Amino acid sequence: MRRVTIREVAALAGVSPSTVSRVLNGKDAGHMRPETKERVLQAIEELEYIPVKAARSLRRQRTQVIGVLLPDISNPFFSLLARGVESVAFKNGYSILICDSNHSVEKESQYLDILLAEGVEGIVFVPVGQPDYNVIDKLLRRGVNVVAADRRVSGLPTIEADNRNGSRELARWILALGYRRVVYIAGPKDVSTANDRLDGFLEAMQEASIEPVAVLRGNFTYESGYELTREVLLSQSEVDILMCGNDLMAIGAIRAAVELGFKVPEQLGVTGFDGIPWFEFLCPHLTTVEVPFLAIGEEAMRRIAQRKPTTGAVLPVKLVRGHSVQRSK
Amino acid sequence: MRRVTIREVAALAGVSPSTVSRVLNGKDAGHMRPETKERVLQAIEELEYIPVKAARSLRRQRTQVIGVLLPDISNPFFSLLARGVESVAFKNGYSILICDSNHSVEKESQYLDILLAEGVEGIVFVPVGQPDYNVIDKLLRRGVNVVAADRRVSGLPTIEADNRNGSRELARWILALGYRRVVYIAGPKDVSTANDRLDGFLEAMQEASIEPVAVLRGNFTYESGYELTREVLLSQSEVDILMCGNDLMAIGAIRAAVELGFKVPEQLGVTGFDGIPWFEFLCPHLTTVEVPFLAIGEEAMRRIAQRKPTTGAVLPVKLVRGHSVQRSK
DNA sequence: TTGAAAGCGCTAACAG
DNA sequence: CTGTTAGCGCTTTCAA
Repeated sequence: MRRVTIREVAALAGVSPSTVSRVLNGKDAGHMRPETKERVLQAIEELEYIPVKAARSLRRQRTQVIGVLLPDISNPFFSLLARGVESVAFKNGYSILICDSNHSVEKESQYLDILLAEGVEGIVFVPVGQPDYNVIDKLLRRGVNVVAADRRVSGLPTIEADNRNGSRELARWILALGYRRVVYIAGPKDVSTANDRLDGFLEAMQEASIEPVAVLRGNFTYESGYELTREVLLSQSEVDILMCGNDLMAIGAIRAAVELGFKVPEQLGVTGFDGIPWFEFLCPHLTTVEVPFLAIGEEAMRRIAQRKPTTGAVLPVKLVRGHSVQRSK
Repeated sequence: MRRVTIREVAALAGVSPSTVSRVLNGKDAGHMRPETKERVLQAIEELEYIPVKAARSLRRQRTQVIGVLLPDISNPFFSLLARGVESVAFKNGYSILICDSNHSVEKESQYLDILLAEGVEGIVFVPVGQPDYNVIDKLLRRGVNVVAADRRVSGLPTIEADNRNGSRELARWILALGYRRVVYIAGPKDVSTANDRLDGFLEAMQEASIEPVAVLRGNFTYESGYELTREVLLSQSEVDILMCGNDLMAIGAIRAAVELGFKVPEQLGVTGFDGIPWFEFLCPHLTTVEVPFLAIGEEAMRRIAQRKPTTGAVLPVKLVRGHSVQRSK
């Protein structure tokens, strides 16, 4: 399996390699005889010539590869984000390497090193929690354009959803419906997303001068939603509604509540956050806030494609008034 | 941001680039003075030297990159498969490019071309349906090691689950429970997985000399499970159980059945196929057959890592006797 | 046990 | 408008 090189194309077309290169890179604007170009194109076609990326990268000193580092590729939230990155990346001539840190900070650092070794020009980075700043620093020093996505990382531009406002809006609506005895189940302390959502919630409560019945910390998993809900429902006598930091915990909460004999939403309202499409048909009409995953990925990639230092962005979210709360409360 | 080259490392260590290269590639076995090696290692450390992949690829004529082409990265089924590929790939020094054909055959062909241009050494390919054989041929001619995963592609080695036997086992069990009036909702005709599962089902029925009430074709989506179930329950008066070609259709089926007032499993049993982990807590105790996604991905990648023509494999599945059928029927 | 030299395939500066 | 030339950074003979 010999591969075809630019020299052979040049030979067949009766031109020099540079001419072929110019055709390949669209550097023939105006000043190339159409027939020359035509001959080159035909030779390329005939030989089924495909340029070797490695040679091009080496010469151009550009890999046109970017990395995507996620906590869990099997979570639709992140894989949709990845799809957003991918679509913009390919449009701009980049390839992407997707890495899955599997919720482990060590693996995360390891992958950041691997991405560095791969020579990526940029990284869309969704951290597990607080990342290893040494590695990040190394990347930055080497000129890798690292953009945090969904979760803030201090020192990095971050593309994130407007979690705080979304959560505030949601809480306001809940209070407007008449709910008063509210329990909030937040995500982990080291994830900005969790804190922002909690803050938004607390703001709305303060506005209304209402104290939450309890504020708990989970870790954004189904299991933690389930466990914490059991605890709270077994110990607190009066709860009207459980507001959860994400959809996954909300689904765990609903399961636990139902198992304990609560009717949702008649006796107990439940809200989530994220609006993962898959959940819509698995747990229909969940009251939640839609986070624009795809757009987060796209925007992060767009910034990297600019090839210059960039700033973060906060993307708007959308309140989804579902049936997991009592509409006519 | 100047990058460090092997020459600078050599200079600092007071050796030649070749020596550094030998250290880098472990070609110092036995015959290199330990102190020389030590000096090189120190120089590498001090300069934070990282070899440039492009140069290495160009010289070695190997990219060590493989592609993964999936119909839908946001589907946990496929993303878990991808994770399987990834883990084996990185262990063997490969990087992976993940592409999402988004259930479109055109996009699929396009991505296959892109992967060819990327110079991938192999591709783990989960086709949307019947792929474009022209492109596949082109890849094969160029020596790209293409392995189909989960879904058979004629002419390619395929790593797949034992769908037929799994489905037969499941159907046998259902019949053993006493179910008799069975409707089967299959996946699309051009996907081997769907056909194998259907065949297994039909075999079990024949063994028992029972005619299915109906056999329908869906397309593996939630929506098609939902729609077809409505149709069948509204037109057929007597149905005991709906056997679905995958979990997603089963969940759609359950939703439709419940909406029409059927009690599951008391009045109507439902079965799926796949055993996606996410579904376990979203729709607990679904009777299904667990497909080893991760293992499929791993095995496919392992074969590619062998770097020689390979054959397919059929991996065992596991029957999950859940509560979506009546255990004591 | 190590070094010198050639060259992988491409692009870009310069020349014509 | 097109060709010549040099070299990106690495690995690998071959020679010492």
